[in-house]
Formats: sequence, C-alpha cells, structure tokens
Amino acid sequence: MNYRDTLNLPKTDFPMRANLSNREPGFIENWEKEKIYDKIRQSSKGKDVFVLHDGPPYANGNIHMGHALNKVLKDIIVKMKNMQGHDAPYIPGWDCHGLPIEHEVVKKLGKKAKEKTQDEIRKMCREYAAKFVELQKQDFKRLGVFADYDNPYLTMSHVYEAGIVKVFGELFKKGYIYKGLKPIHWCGNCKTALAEAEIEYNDSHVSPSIYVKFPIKNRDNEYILIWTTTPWTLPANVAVALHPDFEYVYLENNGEKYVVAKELSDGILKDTGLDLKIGSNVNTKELEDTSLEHPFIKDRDIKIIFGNHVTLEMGTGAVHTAPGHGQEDYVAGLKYNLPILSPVNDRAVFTSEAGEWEGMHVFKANESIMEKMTENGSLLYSSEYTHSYPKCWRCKKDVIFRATPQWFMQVEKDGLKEKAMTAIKDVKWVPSWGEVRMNNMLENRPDWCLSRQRAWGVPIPAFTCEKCGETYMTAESVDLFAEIVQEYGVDIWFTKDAKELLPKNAKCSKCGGEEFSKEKDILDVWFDSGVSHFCVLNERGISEIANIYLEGSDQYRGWFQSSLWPSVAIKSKPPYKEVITHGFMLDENGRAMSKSQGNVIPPMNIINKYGADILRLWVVSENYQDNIKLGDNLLKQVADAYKKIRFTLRFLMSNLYDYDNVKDRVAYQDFDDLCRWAVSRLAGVKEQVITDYNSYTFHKVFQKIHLFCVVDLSNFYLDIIKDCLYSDAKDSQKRRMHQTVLYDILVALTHLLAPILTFTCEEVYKVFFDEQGSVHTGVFPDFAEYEINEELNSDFEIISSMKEDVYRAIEQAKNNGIVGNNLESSVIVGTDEKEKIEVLKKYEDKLNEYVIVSGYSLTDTTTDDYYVAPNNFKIKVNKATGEKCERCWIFYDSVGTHDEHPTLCDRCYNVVVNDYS
RNA sequence: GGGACUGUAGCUCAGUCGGUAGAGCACUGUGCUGAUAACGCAGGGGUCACAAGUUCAAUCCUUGUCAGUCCCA
Repeated sequence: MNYRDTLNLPKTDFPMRANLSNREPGFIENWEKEKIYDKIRQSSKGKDVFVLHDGPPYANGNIHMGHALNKVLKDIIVKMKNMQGHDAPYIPGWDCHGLPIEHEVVKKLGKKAKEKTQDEIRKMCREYAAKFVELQKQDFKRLGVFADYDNPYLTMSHVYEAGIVKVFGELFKKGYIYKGLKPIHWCGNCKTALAEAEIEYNDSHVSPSIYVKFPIKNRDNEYILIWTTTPWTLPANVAVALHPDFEYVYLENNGEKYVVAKELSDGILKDTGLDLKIGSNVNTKELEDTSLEHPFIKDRDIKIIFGNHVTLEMGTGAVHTAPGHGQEDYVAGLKYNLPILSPVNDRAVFTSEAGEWEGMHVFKANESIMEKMTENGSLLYSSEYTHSYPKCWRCKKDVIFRATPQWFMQVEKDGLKEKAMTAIKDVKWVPSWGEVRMNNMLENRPDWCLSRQRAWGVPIPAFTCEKCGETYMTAESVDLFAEIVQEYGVDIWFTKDAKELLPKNAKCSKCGGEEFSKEKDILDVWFDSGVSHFCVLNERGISEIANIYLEGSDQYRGWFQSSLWPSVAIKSKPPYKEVITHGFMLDENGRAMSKSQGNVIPPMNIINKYGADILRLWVVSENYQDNIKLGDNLLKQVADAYKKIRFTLRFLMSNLYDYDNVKDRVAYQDFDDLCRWAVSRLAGVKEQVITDYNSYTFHKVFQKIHLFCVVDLSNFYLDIIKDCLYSDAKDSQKRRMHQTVLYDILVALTHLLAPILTFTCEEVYKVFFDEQGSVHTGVFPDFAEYEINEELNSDFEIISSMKEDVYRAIEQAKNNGIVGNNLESSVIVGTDEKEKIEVLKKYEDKLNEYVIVSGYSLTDTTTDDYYVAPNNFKIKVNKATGEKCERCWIFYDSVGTHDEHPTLCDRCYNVVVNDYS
C-alpha cells in the first residue's frame, strides 16, 4: 500500500504563478461586465457617506508614475472605507482647459495656426483633451482603480463650465473680484501676453549695464547708487529697495557720497574702474523716512523701501524698483502701496506718459535715456553686460515686462486671509506639518490673478463700453451668462455678439453707452479646478464638502489653495476635512525622475512586466508621506513579498478543499490553546491593520500582514499543523478545528488585503468563495468572539523563543552527527528562569508538536552537557527512540507493533485501517 | 536666497518620554522533497548622515554642516 495516498495532501486550482500582467485584464473586463462600481454603490446605499474628492489630473499626455501613485492611494482609501461600512463614492475628474493643451494644438498646426479662428482652435483643444481623458481613463482602469468612469467630471463639460461661471459670479457679487494692473511677459512684436511656458531664454543677450545716482532729498551731495540693465524702465521707477539686514557704506567721489552695500563695494570699484573711496557706514534706518529724487523726472518722489529680495549677487545692493516692469518690483510695490506705472503700449512703444520718449520703442529708448542722464550727471558709469534674457517662443524677439489690466480675486477683503488661516486649523493635515506649510503660504499670498490672455478656457464675462472704454460687469450680466453657458457651453462667448450675451438695456455706468465689446481674457485654470467642490460635490448633491483631498505635496501651492479661497469666501469653511499629501517619485538612488535624467519609468512598463497588483503593493511598501523610490530592485523585493502572500493564501485554500464552513466548522469554545493563540493573533493583526488603514499608514498595513504571513503563519502555525492536516483522519475534530482557523484567516486576509491587492484577492474570492460574487462588495470581517488574549500571546512568545533555542541545539546536533533532521530528534529542555519553565509546563504534552520533534520533555535539573542557548534555555538533543513512521515521518515506539502495517505508528494505523480498508 | 520635509543594517520600515539599537526581506550556509520554480532552520551584517553643544550619559534634546526632495524667489 502506498501510504502517501492515504494522506490529506493539499489540493487547489489556485495557480502558484500569478501571471498578473496577462490575467489582470480579464478581471477588468469582468468588473466592467458586472458593473462592479455600481454594485459597490448599491451595497453601500444608506450608509455613512465618505467622500474622497478627486483632484483632476491634466488631460494631456499619458499617465506617469506620479499619477499611478496618486490614484492607487486614493483607490485604497475608497475601497477600505467602503469595506468598513461607509458609502464612499469616487468620481474621477480631469482638468481640460489651459495653456499646455492650447500650446500643443497650436504647435501642431504650425504656420496654419494663424489662419484658424479662435473658435476653431478651441474646438481642436476640446478634441485633444477628450482624447487624453479616454487614454488616461483606460490606464487608471488598468491599475485596478474603481471609479464612476461613466460619469466623470470634466472641467470642459457644459455643466462644469456653467458652475465655474456661477462661482465666479458669486465672488463678484461679494466684491472679491476687481480689475487691476500687473506686469506680465509681453511680446511687442506679436502684441501678445506670454506665459512662462511660452518663453525661451537667450543666454548671451547683451544689455547696457549702468550705475545711476538717485539724490537723497535734503542731504547735499548724497546719493543712493543703483545698477540696472534696463534703462528704459527708469521712467517707471517709483522706489529704490534696500535690504533690511545688509551693511551699507558710502562710496566717496569728489565730494559726492554714494550709498551701496558694503559687500558689493569692491565689486563696484572693479567693475567701473572708478577711483572711489570706501567711506563710513550708513545707518539705513535713518533713511527710512526720507525719499529720493528721480534722476531725470522732476516732481517725482522716490520712496526708499526695504525688502529681502535684494541680493548681493550683482549690482549695488540698492535695487531700482518699477512695479510696472518687474515681478519682484510688483510684489514689493503691493507691499508698500506703490503706484504701478507702465507708460508702454502693446507694441512696446512709449506712450505720452513717458514724456519726451513718446513714440519711441523701449529698446531704442535705452540709448536716449542714457544720454539724458549723462547730460544731467546722474549716470555714474555705463558698460555692457551679457546675461540670460527672455525671448518670445514664436518670433524669437526679446520680450518685456509690461503692466496690463488683469482680473484679481482679493484675498484680504473682509478678513478673508485671516478666515482662511483660521479655517485650516480645523483641517486634519496628514502629515501634520502640512498645516505649517499651508499657513506660511497663505500668509505671504498676494491677490490671485485670475485672468489669462489665452483662447482655451472659460471666458471672464466682462464687457467694454465702446464709447468710453469702461468695463461692464454686473450681478445680472454674470448670472445671465451662467444661464446661457448651462445650456450652450462657454464656446458661445466666442461665437455670439456682445449684445446677445448681455442683459437687455445694459448701460455703461459711466457714460450711459449701450454698445459693448467682449473682453478676451479667460480664467486661470487653477480657478477651474479650484471650484470643483462646488461643481461636483454640491451640484451633484454628494456632500457639502469633502472628507479627503489627497494629492502630491506640490498642491499646497496649487489645488489645496485654489480650492480653499473660493470655499472660505463663499462657504466660510474649507472644502476638505482632511488633506493628505504624498511625496514625489524618485529613482532607486533617490534622484528626482525627469526626462533629462533618463530615469523615468512609465507605469505601463511595470504593469506589463510585473502586473498592477505588484505596482499597488509597491505603493504601500514605502511610506508615501515622504518621497518614494522606484526601481527594479525595489520591485523585485515587492514581487517577493507578493509571492509570500500569494503562497500563503494558496496554502490556506489548498488545505480547505474538503472543508465545508457550515458542516465542518468547530466552535470557538472547542478550540485548543494553539488555535486560540492563532485567532488571538489574527484578531490582533486585524485590529492593528484597521487602525493603520484609518490613519492612512498603508506601509504599516503591508508590513503587519507580511509579518503575520511570514512569522506567525508560515514559520510557526502552518508548519506545526501540517502534521495534523495531512495525517489525522479527515473528519477528526482536531483537523476540522484547524481548518476552521485556516478558513477564518483566509477570509480575513482576502478582505483586509482587497483594497491593496485588488486583483489577487478577487481571484481568491472567485476561486474559493463565490465564483459569481466579488470580494469588493464585502466588508472587513468582525470576528467578535476572537479576543486578543494577552496571556496566550506572551506564553507563545516564550514557546517561540524556546523553539528557537531548540533549533540552535539541533543544528549543533546535526553538525555533530547525532541526528540528521528535526523529526529524528528527542529533546530535553530546561532553564534557570522559573517563570518560563512554569509557562512551558502548562503546554508540556503539546510541546513536541509545537517544536516539531519526535520526543520532548522538560527538566528541572540540567547538567553541564546541556547546550546553553542565547534565549537562556538549556537543551539536550538525543536521537529519538523508536522507528520512523512511514506515513507521518514521526519517530514512535509503536512503529512495528502492527503486523498488518508494520511501518506505521498507532495514529496512522488507526487512520489507515478505519478509512482506507 | 526663503518656507517645508527627509537622512537608523544591502532594501523597506520599527524603536529609544536620553542609558551605545530591532523586525521582515535580501545575502550566506543548511535541512527537507507531502505548500515543491515551494517550505523549514541557522548565521553574518549597523561608529543610528556629519560636527559642535547641553548632560554623569545622546541615535533620540539644541545649533550648525552636508546630501536629497517639493514649493517660492
């Protein structure tokens, strides 16, 4: 008789090899067919609503690892909330307007772009965005992300566009919206505004380099010396900036004294070659209340201001400030309430405000202005300077900074900034330092410039009076436009005349004119996405605000803020209860991933090589709150951990092939100590894992489950019970008891891991539990009767440490030729630690099973020939007595006593005789 | 240059309310061949980024430096 056939060896159809990359698409197909998202919605109906609101990715290009990381994290949260008895919907969104798409479309058109109307270009942008929404959607599905893909939110949909206009209108009515001047990059040749992305840099641009004297009022022969490379901006000068902390000295020159930064004085001497003497220190505080004269404009009072933007890299430490012609100057100007002068028209030609230079192109005026200052003696020195200067991407001509009318949202009005800063204290920031970071950003935030001079976006519904040029926008006109957009989309702004978009009887408030033209500005796309909580959560009746926003840490400046301002202004509270951020993708060496570095890994490469579940497991294998590394070695490690989990699940299933959870289940009160311990550990792991899920520390979920699989299960419990599972009678109470435990562990792992290993857990569920159902409509198991038994836990820790020591002793015994393997051994164990021996005595008759040896006994009296092991147990290893049972491989004295089956022990004999004859 | 974060074994992470550190994986060796392209066991491996300060004592506190990352200028 072949006794092997009488064993209950594991059986399962669950494949060892996951073959994820090939098999995952099948699951996705199935989920689509079964409408898994709708099913989950149905099974969650009526439960507590929990909303993770999706920050819309930009509908341009294929997804990268940053998207994958972000979406998987969101998906894990949504799934684990659904599995904890919440109703957690997930509406995916896409950011569809904006320059990058317009840029791509125009670039593709090339020279033909000029022949196209704005309306035609917008149509192409819309198609372009729609295409990438579909592409990205497929990729997100491939990642196993569950979402309402049939009803996503697109910022270019008519409903959403109408929502944007409505929110803009609300803010306008509350008085937050105003029109002001702001310097922007401007190409005088193309007569157009340029965004940062439309600018190229010429590294070897040659500019004039001039030192100019600004006389200090009421101080004879004292000047502040400034340095600049743009003489043409001097007519717009209104201030000179000094650094509050730098030391300043006088440079003396034939009776004249020039204030400059001490550290730069040597550089100035070298640069100019002038024979200047470095004189005494200047108390700049005393200068605070005085002002300067302009070098060539009479009657202009030039303020002295202080700012940290002044550097010691170049110049004199005194910065010529023209808020109409420079970003930093503009910001400083806002702080000091300086006028914004910009006497330059759209062709970069001086206007009448520039006096004698009217009609002259600004670059040509440089020379003339320098001549003027040479004449009146205010130009100390001039030369040339080579540096990097911006030029237009289209015509390659040099660009200028020019103040233009722009639309703003006021952040100081009605204490909005203070309200926002207070509001964020009620938000839970994960990690907690997010609050500090946000707070610092809000504090220094200037008014939000909402307008862009572009085609692809939501128009700012403003009109200009044809007669007097006054801007026309009223509560009524904004409301009317929102209504029109609701029906036709914003494209109508570009196709209809002003008359058709204005309220009847619209009259200019200034001159009473009735003829208007449409303004051409569109809204900043950050406004589009910033109002998503209105346009999605409110408009769809999902919730007033979101439970969670989860994005990369760059969004403190971006979406978290663009969402916060309108929300606090209108709802008087933040749009989110919790804000979670994740770090950025780095390569294996901790370097940022970038095209230029060539270390970018597309998510599809990982999915095709390893599968989405491996990618998902990678997401939770590291702490995403910090930066997160990616590379082949890391993926290999994750793949190994995956295998361990998969094999554990498979082993559980394979030993349950003959188990029926209804018929064969053994009640908890009939469990032995080992099983009580096992379910105590299970209950502990379950509790910890749920805690870790709810604090969004997913890497701890992963580590705890992995550790449970490796240490508690694989190395200990499963190893011990194999003997019972295989060799005991199929129907024995003991075997059924262990199977009951295995079953519950399987249920627990399958569900607790489902938010992470979305595909694999579904595979387990369909193979083992219910081919028609889905693990994702289930909930985390409860196991109310399984208590965390601290006494058992600590007892088994002692048993475990004893087992370690015994194995060390057996290793030695093997080396000494006493035994060949563990089951050949019979061990005697003692220790000086009485408490430990007392614990062991409680389990004395089970310890041979737990240690997996043929003989085990405890002793109070150890002798010198005992091996003293690191955990302080003393052990003697002998060769087991009796013979090896052919069936169960354990050494028993009873082997040979049964004539019918001379190679079997008592237990196996009985099983074979009862069940197999 | 400013704001924020990170730096513990090859890797991913724990940890110490201040008393010179732990786990899993990987690695090496080994057993088994009834989880078998599996499974078990044993072993090696860290001046806790660097420097100074506080302290009887610092990886943990303070300051600075270096490296990496995000945002801003």
